[in-house]
Amino acid sequence: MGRQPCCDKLSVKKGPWTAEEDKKLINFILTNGQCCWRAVPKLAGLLRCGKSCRLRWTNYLRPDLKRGLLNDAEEQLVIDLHARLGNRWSKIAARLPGRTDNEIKNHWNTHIKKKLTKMGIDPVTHEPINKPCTTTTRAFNSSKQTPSVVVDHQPEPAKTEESQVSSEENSSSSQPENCSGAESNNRDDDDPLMNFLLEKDIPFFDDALSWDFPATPSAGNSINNVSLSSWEENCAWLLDCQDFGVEEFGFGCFNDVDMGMDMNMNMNMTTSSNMHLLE
DNA sequence: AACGCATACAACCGCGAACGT
DNA sequence: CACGTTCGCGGTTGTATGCGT
Repeated sequence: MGRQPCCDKLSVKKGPWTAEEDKKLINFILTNGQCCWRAVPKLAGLLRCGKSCRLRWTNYLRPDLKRGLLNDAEEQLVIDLHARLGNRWSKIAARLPGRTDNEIKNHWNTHIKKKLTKMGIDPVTHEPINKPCTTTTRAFNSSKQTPSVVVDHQPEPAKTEESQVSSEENSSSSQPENCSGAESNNRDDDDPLMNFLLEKDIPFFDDALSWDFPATPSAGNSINNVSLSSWEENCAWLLDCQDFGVEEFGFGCFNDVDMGMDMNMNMNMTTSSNMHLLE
C-alpha cells in the first residue's frame, strides 16, 4: 500500500529550530493542547512536518523537562532499567520524570556505555566483558553497582517475570540485545524494589523530590541543583512566554501553588538553546 | 592562531503499533 | 476484517562545540 510521506518534503523546513519557530510551537501547543501533530505545523504557521514538531516539543520544549546531565541516581537507574528492559528508551524514560527517551538514549550512548566498558561490563549484555555468552545472564541489582547473576532457567520465555512490564513490554519485538534473548528472563522477581519501580510510573529516586513541589525556590534548589540552576532564568522564560501569549498557555495548574516553585519544577528550560527564547 | 579529531546532543528517518473507518 | 492514517519508538546522522597538538 505504500507509506504516505509524513509531510510534503519539498515545502518542509529541516534542521535546527529557530527561536521564532519554538515560540510559535510553544504558543500553539499551550493554547490548543497537543492534538493531531500532523495538523500542528499548518495551524501553528510552521514550515515543519508534524513529526518534527512533536519531537521538538516532547524532547525540548515541554515545560516539565529537566535539563542538564543525569545525576548519579538517575544514571544508576537507567543502568538498572536498561539491564531489564534493553533499549526501550521510552519505557526507561517513563521512570525518570522530566527526562526524555532521546535524552536518555544519548546519555547512554555517550556516557554510560563508556563508563560500563571501563568498569569491565558489557553495556549491551550487562555481563562482564570477555565472558562468553551463555544462558546465564546478568543484571544489575537495583541497589548495587555490581552485577548480580540471574540464571536463565530455560529458553522458553518465562511468563513469570514481573507482571506488567513483561506483558506490556515483552510484546515488543525488540528484545534487549542480550545474547539468546535471555534478557526477558533476567527479571529477578525477587527484587521487590525493581518490581515496585517497574510497576509504578511514579518518581522514586532521590532526585524525584524535586517533583514534590518544594516549598520555596531555595528549597527547590537545595534539592535539585542540576535542574534548578537558575530559578531566575526560569522566571524570565515564563515572563517571556507572556509576551507571546502565555496567559492562554493553559498553565492553569500553576494557579494553585506558588508560581515560583512551580517554575522550579516545570520550567527548567535553562540551556542556552532555550534561553534564546529570552532574546 | 589554526587545524584536526573527539565528543555531545539535537534532529531526522523508517518502521511498526494503534486507532479509526 | 481489511485498509488507511497517525503517532511513537529506536536507530542513526549531522552539526556545533570542546580539546589537544
